[in-house]
Amino acid sequence: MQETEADFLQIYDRRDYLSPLVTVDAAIFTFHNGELFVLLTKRSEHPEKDKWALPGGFVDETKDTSIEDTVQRKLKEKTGIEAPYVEQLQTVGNNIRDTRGWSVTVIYTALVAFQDCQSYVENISEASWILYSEAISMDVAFDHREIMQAARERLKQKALYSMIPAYALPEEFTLPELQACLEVLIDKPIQKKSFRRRIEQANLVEEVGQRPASGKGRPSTSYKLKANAKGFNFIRNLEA
Amino acid sequence: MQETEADFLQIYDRRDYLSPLVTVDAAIFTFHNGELFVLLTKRSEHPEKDKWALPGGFVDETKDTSIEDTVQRKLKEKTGIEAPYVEQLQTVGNNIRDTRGWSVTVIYTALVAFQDCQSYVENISEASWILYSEAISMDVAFDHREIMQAARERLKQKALYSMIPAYALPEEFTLPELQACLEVLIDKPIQKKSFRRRIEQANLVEEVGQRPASGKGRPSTSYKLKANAKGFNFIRNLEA
DNA sequence: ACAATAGTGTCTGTTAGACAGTATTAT
DNA sequence: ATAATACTGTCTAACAGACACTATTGT
Repeated sequence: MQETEADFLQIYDRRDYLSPLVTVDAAIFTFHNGELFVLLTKRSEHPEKDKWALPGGFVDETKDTSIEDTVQRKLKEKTGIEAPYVEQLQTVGNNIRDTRGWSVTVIYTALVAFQDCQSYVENISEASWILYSEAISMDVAFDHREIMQAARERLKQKALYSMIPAYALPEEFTLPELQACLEVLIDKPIQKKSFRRRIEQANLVEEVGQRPASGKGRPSTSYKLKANAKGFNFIRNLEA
Repeated sequence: MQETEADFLQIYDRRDYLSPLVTVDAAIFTFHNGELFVLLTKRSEHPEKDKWALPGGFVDETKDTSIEDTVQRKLKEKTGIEAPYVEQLQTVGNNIRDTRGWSVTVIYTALVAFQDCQSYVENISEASWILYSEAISMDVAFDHREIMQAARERLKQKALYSMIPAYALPEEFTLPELQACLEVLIDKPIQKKSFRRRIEQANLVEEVGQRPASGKGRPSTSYKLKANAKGFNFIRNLEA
């Protein structure tokens, strides 16, 4: 007699098989004072205790129905907000990255506005914004340095042809702010005119009023992203 | 007294923790007779027994030191060759895609030359090239239809700005062949001239001799990819 | 000569880079 | 008025799309 799938599942028990450890990590970036920051947490448990690490953790089968749930849960824990831009970056799996054995980590990249989570991050002890340039020369846990670098590189590439820099800013932003953020992400100055032309021609932003002349010089106009900006890709890249 | 990492690892046993099932799947494509094919295998075991599925399987901790090892091992098993283009696509993890419970699959996309593995694939019973257009309307296992579609879409996008279509052809190919392959991947005819200009200006191919006038019309020149073609990205995309 | 396929010349349109110019604010 | 910052005009270069043209093969 033929075994049915129901029969099979009756007997099957995942506990009978050894599966790699599965974790989810997030490289969360923001832009503040003309610089790029990455969110790191201090590990309170072994392994790699007391080292800085990307926020992340195990899938909690009682709380999460998918790895997106896991990453959103971790993001909320560490930043207090829901990130407007979260993208799966890469998955790393091998038997050397974690001393506990075969380990698989699903890595996400996220961008958040500094202002949206500054107070939350300041008031929890486990996480801090670290200057990216400093973070990559620190002795971080596991393979997290390589992961930060891969995430950084992906953001740079996407910044060349999409509006993702806007997600590292508050919902309302000015074009000079957006340009500064873009320039930091791609690590290269760009022409004001080129920048504004692209955005204007593609119809990606919507005016929301003047900025109240907060400093020196002519005040700038505030914009927010239009709905079509999400997922929009320019057909031509900026120069790398 | 402080617990050291060595102490911790002494006590730690992965078997004490329940981790999701981890599998690796590959969406392997090729171009043949002007059409796009995907490699599918017939499942011989529960769950989803007897359905077509993407080739893949569990990480074998005795054979594999990384997930790249796992995917290369699977690729070799099913195609008999090492694929010239293998890229991690995406990781899907949730508690509904597999009836056995929480399951994570790391998905790769690969391109291979039909001629390089035709005889191998014909002679194993577990795998066959299926027309992509038919594959997506078949009742395939798990979430493999969505995965095939995601892989297809990624290839399309990359074909707009890279030389990946060449990896679905033998090492030596003609420009008309490459153009036909590109057109199938992006699902749109393109101008001969635009196509050839891009490749020539970027200096991506190298002549390897005339093709022996195998049919009607003027014979075409054979080329192979230069080393710099690997990873090369055009700064401007073809029209989507 | 003709059909078929390979490959080129050249025009146009779009868009990024460069850079000089104008506009609006605070002091 | 001046400094500082925001924003625009306009030229050029690069490159994809369009399409007509020439080249080389088999019959």
